[in-house]
Amino acid sequence: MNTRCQNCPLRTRDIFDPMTDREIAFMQKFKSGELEVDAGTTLMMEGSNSPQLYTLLEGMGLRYKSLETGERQVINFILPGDFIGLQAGVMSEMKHSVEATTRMKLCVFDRKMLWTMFRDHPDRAFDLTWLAAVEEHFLGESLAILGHMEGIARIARAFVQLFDRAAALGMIKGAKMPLPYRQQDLADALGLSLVHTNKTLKLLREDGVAVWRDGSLNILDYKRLCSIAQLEADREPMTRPLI
Amino acid sequence: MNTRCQNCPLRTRDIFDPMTDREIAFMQKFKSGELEVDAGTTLMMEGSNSPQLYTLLEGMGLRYKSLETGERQVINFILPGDFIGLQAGVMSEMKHSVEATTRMKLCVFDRKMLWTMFRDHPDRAFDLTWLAAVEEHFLGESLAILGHMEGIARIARAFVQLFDRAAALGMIKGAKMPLPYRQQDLADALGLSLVHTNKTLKLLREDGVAVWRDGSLNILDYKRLCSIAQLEADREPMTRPLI
DNA sequence: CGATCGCTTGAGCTATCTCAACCGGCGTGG
DNA sequence: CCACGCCGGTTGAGATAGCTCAAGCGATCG
Repeated sequence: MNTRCQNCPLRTRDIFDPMTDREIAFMQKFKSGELEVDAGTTLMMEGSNSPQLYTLLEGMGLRYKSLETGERQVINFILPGDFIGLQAGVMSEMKHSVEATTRMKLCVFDRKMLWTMFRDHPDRAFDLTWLAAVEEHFLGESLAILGHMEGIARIARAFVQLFDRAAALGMIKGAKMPLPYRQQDLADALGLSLVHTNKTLKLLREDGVAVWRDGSLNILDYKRLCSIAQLEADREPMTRPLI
Repeated sequence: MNTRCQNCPLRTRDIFDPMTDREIAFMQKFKSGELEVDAGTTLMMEGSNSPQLYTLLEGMGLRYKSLETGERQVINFILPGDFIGLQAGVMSEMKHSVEATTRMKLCVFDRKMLWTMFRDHPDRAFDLTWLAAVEEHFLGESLAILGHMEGIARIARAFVQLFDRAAALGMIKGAKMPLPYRQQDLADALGLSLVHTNKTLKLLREDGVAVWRDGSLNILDYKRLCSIAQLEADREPMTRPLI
């Protein structure tokens, strides 16, 4: 089960290890404050250069790129524990935007802390690189999904992924998890049209596999969902690690 | 134009800066040798844990993931200067495979050098994280391409991207660059079927936009190619940086 | 000389898209 | 308090980009 520090979930490499005192001390040292933003707030803007980095404590959001055509590609969904702004931290600017889907509580770090970290805490700096590599891995997975799976499998895969992540965060209550996005968000993430997404969701609903309504996802048949998603039901779950 | 050290292209953050003496010294300190492999060699295997990291000096290759269905998702194409194995370096295992498409000459680093680097060279460690973030950015771009563009635009975009990268490496001769891949590789990268890729290439060929044959890509009309790719012809090129 | 590999082309099929309309809930302003 | 407009979700219908199957071709190789 989830063992992260409720106060601020800075984590080491193994997501099932509890935080050590040293880590908590580290955390508090670099944390520069907390922030709450309303639903709909754009936290970071593509092309901007945010002086702040965040760890999400509560709420949900999404990362996306705006395309020349006015469409959006949702890169991924942001859940509690996720680190936001690494790109802005190491590159000159963000290459995607970050938006709060619900009200969010964030742990704020100053961008300068990155330098301090690299200078004085090489092990934590290493963790950060590791985090970037993991992110890269997940993007590669997404690429494979968009490139090679049909609509229903993409949606099933997204549900499994979100469910596993939520499970690792202890957010599941009776096979239900909060999923406060719009169908359009999911469509933009999976490269499907809104209409097709809607019709496919209906299929899953009527087949008694998964019901997503009113901001809440209810998995009725995890095993079948996995099979639609072309996944073993007893694989190691695809959770996203926390730093 | 390209100013990278011909001997081994370890680079700093701005890809147009020449290498400093200090960087060259650094390079030589960590380099543990050179390696040549034949075309077709699998350099790294998904799930394996390579003790070595590489920088590609000569030749070309590709990164790919194998899917449950037996298909392949090509993550990207590897050109000279690219760093190979960061994932294996910081994670416990590679999440994709790396294959040599042509004969390759590689600069070899020992995995342990990563630790040394993080401990003693925080600035270089920072560069590495930056590199990972850039990689993440490019994957995000690819995601958007697969998610939202139709076949011909995807192919055009891939050509522009490869052409820009080749240009930065000084590999262009009279609008021609080496592109020693199979149509199947491109199809696997773009999430298209081989047949459709083939027919689309024919279109571009007959329209006098770009001709790809015998391992060599000839851009006849860069401007039109960009427009098909939904790109401004005078945008900042999408080159991939070197470390 | 047969086998294999990469490329090419035709034909029919379908997953997915676009367009268009409608519905219920909610917030706002008259 | 009602009416209107907007937003997110839902559904139908027709159009099409891209898929699969299948066959053929030239080059290379043992």
